[in-house]
Amino acid sequence: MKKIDILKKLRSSRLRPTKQRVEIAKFLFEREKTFHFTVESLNKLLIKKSNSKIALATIYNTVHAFKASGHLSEVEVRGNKTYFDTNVSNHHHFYDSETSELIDIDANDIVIQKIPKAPNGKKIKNVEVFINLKK
Amino acid sequence: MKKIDILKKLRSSRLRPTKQRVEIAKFLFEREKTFHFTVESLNKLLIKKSNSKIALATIYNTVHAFKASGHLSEVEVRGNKTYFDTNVSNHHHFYDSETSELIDIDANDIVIQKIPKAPNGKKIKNVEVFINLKK
DNA sequence: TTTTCACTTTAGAATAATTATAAACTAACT
DNA sequence: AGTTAGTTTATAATTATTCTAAAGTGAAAA
Ligand SMILES: [Mn+2]
Ligand SMILES: [Mn+2]
Ligand SMILES: [Zn+2]
Ligand SMILES: [Zn+2]
Repeated sequence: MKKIDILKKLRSSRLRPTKQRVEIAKFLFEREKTFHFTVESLNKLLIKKSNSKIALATIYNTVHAFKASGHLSEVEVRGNKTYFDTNVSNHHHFYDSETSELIDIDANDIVIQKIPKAPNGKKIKNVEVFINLKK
Repeated sequence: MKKIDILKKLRSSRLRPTKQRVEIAKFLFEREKTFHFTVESLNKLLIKKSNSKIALATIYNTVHAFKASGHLSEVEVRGNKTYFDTNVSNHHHFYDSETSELIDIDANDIVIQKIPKAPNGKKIKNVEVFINLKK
């Protein structure tokens, strides 16, 4: 994904392409593979990469704005921090609690044969599978 | 589960049956159905039930001690609070994010037909399925 | 282009959940 | 009963996140 696409992505979501948003978006989206991160880890990586310092509140704001626009998804894993995911398609995860590492599983690589029906008055929104790992 | 069993349960885990632990254990384990809770919700329910006040730190201590002893499990759901579960067997959950409500799904009620193999050097510890609900 | 202004960034304060501390208490062993 | 390691408690500290309000800026209007 090139810079022009980053700008399109921001504009299409009515997010002004500010210096900070462009920098964060380039860091998050100009890569081949899925990227899983916490706000804190993203902050550290951004500091390491570009010696400019973006306020932590801005990183929170931006990540939430990207999530609201559908450019990021949130993944719930055991622990105290919130994880985000550049893969916004329907998919599943391996989770290694020792390293706090998430690994994508393509939706097609898990087939569920039997599933209970939703409780009365409720519908199934989606099904998330976590495969917890050990050594 | 009667009081004598509560005392056995505590003693078998080398947890001294203090007044606070017995009160919390009775509240959690003397019931037929699974109980899902957060420390905060448990605290409120305990205050309502018995007008005695157990310090919040004690509730944290006790819940963690029960978890360490295998009497409670922890369930990770989207959100900022940690949920605990009196059902410590292998099972799955419905999750209603609007009401923050968890509902048990028996392990046998979900059958997975196809599953990817674990990444190199790692093994599968367990598989958790979350069925997210909507209205 | 300048002007304008809603949107954005930022430092710092505030909040919320959880954990740590250390003094007082107590279950259980001798 | 006396001892002591384990426990409770009030309170402080920590951590993650959100709020606030002032200063800055992108982009539309003039
Ligand atoms: Mn979490
Ligand atoms: Mn959580
Ligand atoms: Zn992912
Ligand atoms: Zn459960």
